[in-house]
Amino acid sequence: MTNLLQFSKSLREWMEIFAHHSMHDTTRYIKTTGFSMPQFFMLMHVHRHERCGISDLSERMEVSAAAASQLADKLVQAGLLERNEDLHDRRAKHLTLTPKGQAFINASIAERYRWMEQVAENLSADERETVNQAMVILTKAAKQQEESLASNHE
Amino acid sequence: MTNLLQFSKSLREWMEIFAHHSMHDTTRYIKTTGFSMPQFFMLMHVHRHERCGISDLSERMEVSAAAASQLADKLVQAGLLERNEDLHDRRAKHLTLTPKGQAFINASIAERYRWMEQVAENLSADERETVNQAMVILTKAAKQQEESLASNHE
DNA sequence: AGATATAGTTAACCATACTTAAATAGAAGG
DNA sequence: CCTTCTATTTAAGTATGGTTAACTATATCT
Repeated sequence: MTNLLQFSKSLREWMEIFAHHSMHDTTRYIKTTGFSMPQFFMLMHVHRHERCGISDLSERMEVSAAAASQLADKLVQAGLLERNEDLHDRRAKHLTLTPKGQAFINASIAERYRWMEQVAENLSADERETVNQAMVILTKAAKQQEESLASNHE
Repeated sequence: MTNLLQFSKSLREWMEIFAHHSMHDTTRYIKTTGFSMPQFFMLMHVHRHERCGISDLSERMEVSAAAASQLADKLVQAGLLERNEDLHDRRAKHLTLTPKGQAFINASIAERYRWMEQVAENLSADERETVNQAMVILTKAAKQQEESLASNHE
């Protein structure tokens, strides 16, 4: 039986390691590409929420609409984003990733996984099985929580 | 038996969720405190490697020594870092967190855990047990890999 | 001791990403 | 239709963090 204190400790220890690697590897990779963190964040938002407008991004990134517009413009000029008028509301624009933008995002995600997959490679079959189960459990739990949060916000 | 493809898929799905939350919650929290990302990164580096000098930070953050010095100076002035002469080499300084700096770091880490612990709260005892085992396995594997990387760099 | 290398700081300068305020243009309501 | 609201853009100004280059002070090597 795992007690709660021990569980919390394992959780924190792992999170500390993982969060650090995730952050560090990502910022490092982004720097090599010549893009900035805000640019990367915006691309990730578009990646996660296909079909979003300037105001969506401004809200999610918690910056002014002006800032979002300017940032988006740079990414459009760099060929990573495409900006199109909304068909139903011609004031609104919606942003989508270009193939180049998609490739950039894929590469950054792969970069983030690289370390983790190396860690996973050295596991035994049994360990892998346990880790696999845990990932499925956590993914399910995280999604459930997201839903319950979403319904609370109604 | 978990096949490799399925394992990789679970891993990626979980990482995508976790990395996003970790990044997003952290940047969000930092913004509310009024500090910047580079400032936070520097504090985290000092937190992780007690007793580091300007050149260490400059190397790890991959910026010039001048940039590291300037950034450190702001954090000293803000009361988060302390800068002392090294006893053995009076050219070198070493930076340590002040109590205020330590509190700031603790709060940011707690913020990062908050979401995860909420996810964990809703697990059954069995699920918690599995996740606990997986965390221990992964932490051990990650530390082993760090060591083997370090020895390769000799 | 004297030359050279190393640790850090300072200054001048530049790019980026923010902000607010004003402008444009389309949507929606009376 | 005319007002008002909404979505976005543009412009002007500011702060931050980065750069290189020059400088100080200390350590190291011969």
